[in-house]
Amino acid sequence: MSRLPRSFYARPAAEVAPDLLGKILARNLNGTVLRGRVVEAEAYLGESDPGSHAFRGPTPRTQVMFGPPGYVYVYFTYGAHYCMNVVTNTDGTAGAVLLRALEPLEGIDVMEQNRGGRPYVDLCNGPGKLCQALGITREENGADLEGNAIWMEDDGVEPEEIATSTRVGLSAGKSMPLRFYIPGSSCVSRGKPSG
DNA sequence: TGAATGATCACG
DNA sequence: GTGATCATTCAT
Repeated sequence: MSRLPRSFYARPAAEVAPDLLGKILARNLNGTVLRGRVVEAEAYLGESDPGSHAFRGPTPRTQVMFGPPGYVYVYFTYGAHYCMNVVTNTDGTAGAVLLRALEPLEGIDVMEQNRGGRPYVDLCNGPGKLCQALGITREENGADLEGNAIWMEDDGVEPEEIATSTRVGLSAGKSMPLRFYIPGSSCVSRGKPSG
């Protein structure tokens, strides 16, 4: 079980996103370690990508996307939900990968509590859901993935298959084939590509 | 199928 | 300051 090095993230988001499938997101929540395997992720590019928050250049909210790789970008949306990204590319170049779904592995009882007792497959099968299950809020924005609150591990397990589709939830014309998921997993989100 | 719900950003 | 928009979720 090895932790992903910062160099893993220092690549274009479109390369990092599929490589994150099968990896493990770990979260230390009040001393309890929660773990889940990434089964769905989307790449968001820099100022050339109209679907990315970085499209219009850096703002107070998005500045972490323009910083060095291996940090967490969390934003709040729809008045109710948090979404978690991993910052990619080198310092000064924007890029991030949105974690959209996990297969819960460890600390499942805590995730169930955080999610109001919902069934296993509904714990982490959406970007807002996995943040709620893992207790991720704007407090974690800017957190270092080389630190002790949130990090990523590689246990050597490779996905059997990787599928690609357009991204979910973007207005027409902004979607691109930058969503990657493991089609065999029951925990992939039910969001539909709007391509 | 649509309501909820508030932060964010571009504009003036 | 104002208004449009939103990388969603859940109940109807």
